[in-house]
Amino acid sequence: MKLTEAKQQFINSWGAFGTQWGINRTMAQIHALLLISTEPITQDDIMEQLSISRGNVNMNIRDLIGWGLVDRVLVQGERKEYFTADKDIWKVATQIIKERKKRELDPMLKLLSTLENIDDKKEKGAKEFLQVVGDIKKLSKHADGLLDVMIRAEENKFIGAVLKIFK
Amino acid sequence: MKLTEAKQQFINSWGAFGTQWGINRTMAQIHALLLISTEPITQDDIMEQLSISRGNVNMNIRDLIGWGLVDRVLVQGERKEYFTADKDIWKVATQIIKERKKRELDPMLKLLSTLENIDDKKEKGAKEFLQVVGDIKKLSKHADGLLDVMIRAEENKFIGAVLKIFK
DNA sequence: ATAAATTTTCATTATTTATTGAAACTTCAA
DNA sequence: TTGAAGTTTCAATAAATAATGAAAATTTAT
Repeated sequence: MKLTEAKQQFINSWGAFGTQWGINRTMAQIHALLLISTEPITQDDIMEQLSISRGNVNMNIRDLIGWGLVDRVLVQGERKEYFTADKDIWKVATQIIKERKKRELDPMLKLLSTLENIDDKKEKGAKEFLQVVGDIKKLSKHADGLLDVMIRAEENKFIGAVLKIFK
Repeated sequence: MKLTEAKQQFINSWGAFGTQWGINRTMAQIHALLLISTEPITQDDIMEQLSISRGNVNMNIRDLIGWGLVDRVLVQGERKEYFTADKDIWKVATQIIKERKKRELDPMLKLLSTLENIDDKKEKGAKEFLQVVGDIKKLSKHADGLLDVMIRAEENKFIGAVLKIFK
């Protein structure tokens, strides 16, 4: 396989993979393109490489910046804005986990707490309902901790070594 | 809040939450309904409770069975099929992790290995490309192993206890 | 075997989500 | 200031995804 071909396939597959996780295909593709670009690139570069409109690039780039995955770069003597993505995949993963936790886990916990405040806790079926809601709440809280262990297992050799015993 | 109201909100929120993770809203709602139903229910029950068509229920129920989250139940003396969902949230989480691993992580690893076989590894930019692809592969393999530990932590109390030390 | 009950399929339709492109806005050099 | 270069917004449009419902298939009782 040619390098150009491989790059193209990487971008396409990354996009397809993203959609399975509720991430906009184009956003994932732009991120993929930035990951394999050695130098910072402009909106026009992205438009050309992915054959998409200026507005599309602009909106998705801003989203990616909001996710903390892409940064604006100022190039000396250039008027245009350049963009770059962190190439450290571990940092990328950590950042995505952090953001999803903040955007989804927190609201979920808030909702579950609300649902626990039902008036008639003696009513038929209330016990089972509260059981399920309480369990999901517990699981969500555990998820926080488990993700932290995962993160530290990568960063801390001792934890990593202990985890390997069980693999 | 009334129990009925709380149940309705749980179903709706579970559906909204699902869409954020690339899961069909209705599928998530059916799962939620089954989670808080103390007895097995029929397709007609689901149609009525969620105000959706028979075909929709049928397709999504089949998907849920494919995910290992819902089971058919035979009720003595009844002609209709009944359905039920495992109420053990930890088992639900484990099952979802197992399935997503199988459906997404495995194909991803296969793709990355393919992309590593480019013809001219000396070409400009090839080194950086292979670095990114290799890093993602490493991360994916680590995630794979860690998810296995998580799955077994659920199934094996000893591993679970050890994991807790690091939280 | 017959037919009623139930489940499944899938072409059509509806809904949701993403993209475009041109106008509005901003920035900056002269 | 002015206007050229660049960025952002958003109403209109396109594309992707999900839902419907009726016909076909299947199952089961008689």
